Amino acid sequence: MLQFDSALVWFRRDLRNYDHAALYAALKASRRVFCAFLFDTEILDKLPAATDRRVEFIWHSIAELKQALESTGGGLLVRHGGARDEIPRLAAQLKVDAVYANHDYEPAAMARDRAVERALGAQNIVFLTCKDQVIFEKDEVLTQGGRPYTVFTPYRNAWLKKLEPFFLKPYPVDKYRERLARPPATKMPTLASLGFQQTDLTGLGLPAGMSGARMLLGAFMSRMTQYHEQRDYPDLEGTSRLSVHLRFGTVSVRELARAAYLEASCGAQAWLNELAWRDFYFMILHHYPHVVGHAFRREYDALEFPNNKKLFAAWCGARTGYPLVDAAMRQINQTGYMHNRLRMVAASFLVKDLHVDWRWGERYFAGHLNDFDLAANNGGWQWAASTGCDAQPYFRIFNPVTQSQKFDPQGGFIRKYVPELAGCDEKSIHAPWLMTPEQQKNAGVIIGRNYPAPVVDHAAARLRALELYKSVRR
DNA sequence: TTTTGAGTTGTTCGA
DNA sequence: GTCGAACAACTCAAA
Repeated sequence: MLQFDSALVWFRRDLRNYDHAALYAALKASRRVFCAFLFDTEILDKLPAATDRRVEFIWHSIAELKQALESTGGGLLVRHGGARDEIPRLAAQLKVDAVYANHDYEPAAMARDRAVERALGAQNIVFLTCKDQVIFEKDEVLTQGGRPYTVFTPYRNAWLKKLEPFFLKPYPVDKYRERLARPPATKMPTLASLGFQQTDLTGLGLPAGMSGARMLLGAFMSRMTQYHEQRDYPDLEGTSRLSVHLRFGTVSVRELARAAYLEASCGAQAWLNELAWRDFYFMILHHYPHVVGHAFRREYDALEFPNNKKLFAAWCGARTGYPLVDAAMRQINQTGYMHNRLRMVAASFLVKDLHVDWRWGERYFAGHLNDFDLAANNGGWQWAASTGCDAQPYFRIFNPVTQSQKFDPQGGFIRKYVPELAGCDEKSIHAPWLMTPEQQKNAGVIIGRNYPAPVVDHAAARLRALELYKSVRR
């Protein structure tokens, strides 16, 4: 039933033209539907560098989305400005009755949306939002007592129990595609006009847009059955690499969940589990927004981290002397990506070995990860720092050498990112400082000269971390 | 209300 | 080298 003469769909982190909740809702309710994307100055102006892979990823994805919408009779208005002014202005110019968007769960985005809603309301334009980027949101999966879960496993069990094909159905956008309106022809801003330079995303294994996601998903489908066995080895192509596409919505989470749901393999189930984690952290952020800046368990805000700036700089600069940690940090520094296992190793090392506040690490990852997502990043860091819901117990401290031997047994990943150590055999590459001077010479590396000696002693650092955490629990 | 079982991803120590 | 216990008690969720 038609409710509106015309509507505007505001794209944010949902850069696709299929299985799109807000687009479908708008098309279903309106005679004509315009589409718009905003390069938001509130976000872009805060970015420190002139090259930012995320902006570039978005730009390419937007270019593709625009073309896709145009090929079905519609179009995409692309603007550069502040959302609080620009969206109401655009809505007024187009004389729409409603603006549609998909839910965003981050506190800053929610504040922005409330402001936009007020401004639109003042012009008698309604602002309608939809669930799109998760399978179950906010209050859809609750305990029997009607409270949000704070422990993952019972949450996941309830999540899986509720999961039915109905919730995974794609929104059939095509059904109403003749209602897509062609907006007045305008040029899309160039990357340079936004103040950013082009790099080589594809060279980093980061193909943008719906087509990039399609390619990665297609390749992953044949590996999905092995996911549970291969996902922990950074030197293998075990994961989907779709995180950045989930971040910007160039793939639909329903489509991914459907792919896993329809397959009974252990790999598919393990992967589905990861999608449940994603929902879990969005839900946690919604119900417990204090996790932004504070420990989920507030008593852990009392932890007094020494925060040695030199050690933090060594971690950032991949000069800790622990090969797997340094390889991980070079991976994020060079590519904007870090393998999930390594995120845990690097996080544990920063907090439990270098005794640096988890928020420093969280901020660093936020600035460097292409797939950075507030909810998941915060959840992961709090888990590693033992301050979160379902936290790793405080005495569970990753040993960076053991992790290296377990998950990069041949040292292939280390060799790729720390070529100084390429000449080490697979035994000594995990702890190269243990080599005799002669072995070092044969391996072509002198510890302390070509590659740093360990900045801390793990055994001693571990004991100190135990003390640090003990003082809070007393 | 009380009880019970369980809790992402680990490490170390000593037998 | 392999194995089990200890790490420490607490909170959550469900029965």
